[in-house]
Amino acid sequence: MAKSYQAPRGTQDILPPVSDRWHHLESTFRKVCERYGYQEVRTPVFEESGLFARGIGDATDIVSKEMYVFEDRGGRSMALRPEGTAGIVRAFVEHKLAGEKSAWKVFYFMSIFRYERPQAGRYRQAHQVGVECFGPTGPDADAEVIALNMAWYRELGIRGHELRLNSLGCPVCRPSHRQALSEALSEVRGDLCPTCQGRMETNPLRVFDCKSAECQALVASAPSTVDYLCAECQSHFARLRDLLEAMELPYELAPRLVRGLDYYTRTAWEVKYSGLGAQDALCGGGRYDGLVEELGGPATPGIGFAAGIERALYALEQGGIEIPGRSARGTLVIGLDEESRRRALLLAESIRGHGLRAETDYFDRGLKAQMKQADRLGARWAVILGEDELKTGRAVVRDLESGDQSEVPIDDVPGWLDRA
RNA sequence: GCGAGCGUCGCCCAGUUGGUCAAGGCGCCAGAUUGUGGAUCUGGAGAUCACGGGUUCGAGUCCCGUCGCUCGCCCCA
Repeated sequence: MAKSYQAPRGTQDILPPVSDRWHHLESTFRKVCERYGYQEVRTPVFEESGLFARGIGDATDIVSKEMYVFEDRGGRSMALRPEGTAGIVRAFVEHKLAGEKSAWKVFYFMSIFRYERPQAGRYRQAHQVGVECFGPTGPDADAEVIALNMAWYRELGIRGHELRLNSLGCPVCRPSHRQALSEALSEVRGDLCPTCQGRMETNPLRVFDCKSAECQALVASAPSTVDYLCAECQSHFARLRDLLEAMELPYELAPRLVRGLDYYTRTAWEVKYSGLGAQDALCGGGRYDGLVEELGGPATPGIGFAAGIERALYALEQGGIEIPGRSARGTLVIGLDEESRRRALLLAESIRGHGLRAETDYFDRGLKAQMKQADRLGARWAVILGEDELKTGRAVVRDLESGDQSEVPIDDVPGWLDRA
């Protein structure tokens, strides 16, 4: 026996019929996006690794320990994308798509890669859908993107998820918050977990989403971002909340929600789903007003989110939500001997010519076995061709749902099926 | 990177204190009178019990190692 291979750790093969479920999620997402005027964008699976280091932030876990980095044959440092936004911003800048009073609204469906130990809801190659909206500064865009995000889940039928919302401030108000936070934390520094002590140097905000009970307790009374918002950030946030309420999109204020990417400004949100286990985030999003400039483009605000496909699927399963199944359709054309098999193949081809699904047997099976196969294929019709049929020129067409049979002139079968 | 559990036919899995040990279900194939599916019945194919060592008269069952999977920590989709 030759050596056999397995899919790499943390990757998965998506086989039928599960692939139908994936297709359903994707097509639903496309439909929702188009409703909001978003168009599809596709960017490379790998980019210069510097793009991610610069865009996402050197100090983030994603960049510091989870990237699939490799050197290409030209000695350039490349990385499999660990998330979608950086590459799309790069494309936006590269193709000079910025313009005054214009918005570039795109959606995507992509694989992302992170070198981590896989567990429930977490993979090394994961899949996300998401949108990005470049241009608008105002909270209307925030509200629209969040609404789109929630519309997808609604359309899928997912229930029991929770939208959590925060505002992280902007370069005007952040420094004062950061300083206040650092001061508050340094008083209790010794009681923080080792990781958080390190975070105090790199990004004190991240202490907020530490899961250690001690850090949580210490941070509970620490100054939150919303308390330090400048006047503009305040009114932006207030307006957004007003819009969400007016759209009847319930949310929970999450003053300690900070997200793991450095580029977010002002609005940040995530959607949690309690049934998911340790990885309870269905998606994450936020505004990134400084990112385009950071990546060499003209100062352009942006906002977007990314949602995990695997996690949405899991939520669907947990909720016992059935996706629309395939109803019985299509035809198996059965031939019984050499000559009728030949005719069966030609007839199937002619049925396909009418835009209908048709198949034939490949294994020289008998009538009974072929009927059984028709059933397994989920076919609606079986068309039988044997010696008698070839002689009379009339095929037996059997409706597998009702069991009714009729004789139809062989050449009329495609049209007959088309009308049926 | 760390911790825990698991690894028996394509799939789900039984295998008691080590001695008919390779069982059952699903699926697959073939029959149940002559050219007909989905139900039932009968039969059949299919497993060197993840891999490599060790203990023992004897190991799927005990020990060690390797690989893999799963769950958790960190963090996130």
